[in-house]
Amino acid sequence: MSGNTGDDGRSVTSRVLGILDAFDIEHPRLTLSDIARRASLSLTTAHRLVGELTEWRALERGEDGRYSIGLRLWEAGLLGPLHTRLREIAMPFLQGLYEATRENVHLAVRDGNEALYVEKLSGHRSVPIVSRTGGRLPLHTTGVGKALLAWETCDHVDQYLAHPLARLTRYSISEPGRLRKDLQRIRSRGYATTQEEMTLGNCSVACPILDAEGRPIAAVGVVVHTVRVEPDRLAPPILAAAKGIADRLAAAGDDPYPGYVHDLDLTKRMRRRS
Amino acid sequence: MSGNTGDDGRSVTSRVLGILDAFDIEHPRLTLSDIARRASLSLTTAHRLVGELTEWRALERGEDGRYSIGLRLWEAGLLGPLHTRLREIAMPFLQGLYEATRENVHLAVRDGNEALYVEKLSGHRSVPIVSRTGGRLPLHTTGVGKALLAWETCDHVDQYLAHPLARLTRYSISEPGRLRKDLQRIRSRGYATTQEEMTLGNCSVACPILDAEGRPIAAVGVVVHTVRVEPDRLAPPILAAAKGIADRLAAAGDDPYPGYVHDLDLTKRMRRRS
DNA sequence: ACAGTTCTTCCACTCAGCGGAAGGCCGACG
DNA sequence: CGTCGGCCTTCCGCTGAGTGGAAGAACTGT
Repeated sequence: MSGNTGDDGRSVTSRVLGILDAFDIEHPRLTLSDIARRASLSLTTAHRLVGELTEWRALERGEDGRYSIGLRLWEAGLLGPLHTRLREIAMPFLQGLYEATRENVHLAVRDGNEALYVEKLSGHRSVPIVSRTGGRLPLHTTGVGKALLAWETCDHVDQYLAHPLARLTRYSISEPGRLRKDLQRIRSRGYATTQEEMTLGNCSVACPILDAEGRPIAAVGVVVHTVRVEPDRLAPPILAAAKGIADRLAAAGDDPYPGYVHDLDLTKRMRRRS
Repeated sequence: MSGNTGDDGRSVTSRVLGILDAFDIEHPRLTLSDIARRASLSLTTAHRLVGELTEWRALERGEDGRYSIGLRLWEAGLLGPLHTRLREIAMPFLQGLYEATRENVHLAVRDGNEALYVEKLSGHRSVPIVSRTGGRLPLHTTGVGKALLAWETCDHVDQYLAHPLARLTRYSISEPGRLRKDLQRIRSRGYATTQEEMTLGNCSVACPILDAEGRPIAAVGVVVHTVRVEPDRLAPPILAAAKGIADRLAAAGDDPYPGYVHDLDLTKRMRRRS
């Protein structure tokens, strides 16, 4: 850009993205000074960039002067394939799973070494749970995570096992050898289970959504309270949902928004008016 | 910025946001040239900015070379209050409504002169519908829209009626007088209905979620096929859900993420490991 | 009254960002 | 099998948009 002093090779774009990076689930609302500090920007620069972002509504300013992620950014994010394609196709199946179980239903993808939760459905009767839509959890302590890992290539598994495995409860599998054995069993059985490996008192059953080449695209899972768990009863509907989603995904090809047919007509109708 | 020629006062930030603006639901996947054209950027500039955005994963590049909205942007958008606060609190109530009706369940807020859909639940048995999470529809042709408008201040209503009212079906209310009367009836009855005003064959029932001052924060609604409609039977559970959400919102105060209690502990536990 | 925040505005310096040009790659058409 | 018209990518010299310091306003708690 320009500037008179201490300019490390950062571009304006990287600064803008750094501002977005300043927000996370533990810091969803920040003051201007917070943002400047967390993004390593001078207050002046933060002030100007945040001002522009706020005008576009990428950020919004609350009554207390603090900033949070804005409406437009939320809206833009929902145009991504994770939402318009994967979630759109999966949703009816997830609802079906919810109706059948009334428990927490999850849809997740693998991103790096974490399970990224694309959708989470839960009602009043479901067990309270740490996952959230847009959240991340370890692969080896969650049902969906283990389902994603088990069908991954050996290289990926090796790479994952090379890092230390977080032990979140006393039941978490933190030894590479035991995890490898568990993944083996999961693959042969067709679905993954966890028993209080993420949270004491909670268990889960999950299975992968595979593409035509057998690679795991995503995983569907259900989390229940330990006393209610019956994997044999839970697995069949989850397997069916995963199969259903996989088939619909394959059928949709690379259509970016499979559920959008006559909406095109609608937008035309709406446009004609204005 | 800088640059040697034709530089209208656009900032780098505005260009970056212009790139995001180039994507919409009808154009979720764009080539670099598409982006440059739609955002009025030179190909060179688009190339550089898109490159930076892709590196951060605000955008992602498909196998065919086209760009779409990336994972990180989706993730960032979900940190906004619409998702972490409103949706988080509303979700169990929406699920309850879905269980009770098995129809399309909507949660929407007003943004400008449109209803912005924050959440949409639908199963296999639900009527196919044009709404989508993150989508926008007119206020006067949708149940949630009318519910939002009916409790709005007179000024807002006047302002809305000043613009022409899109007539999307032959049953859409496009005369300001008739709409005003309808809103009056909605307010006195406590909930809104539509009868094929958005889509032929579909009807809806919706009611507002009001804050302590009686202002409409959001609206919950259900869309059903005309032959199945029984507003008197649908209204009570919807009213109850709206009331429940309103109470929980009021109880949460301005806690940015009311459903997040012991997750803080979890992230600490996860961090300790790495 | 004071020390500590916060946010905002002003300003002169300068390098990051700009777009044109040129070249490579692909598929379509004649 | 050239040629055209799309794409995308890299290179390069010019320059004004972006920079951070300084100064001060506003607000808070002590």
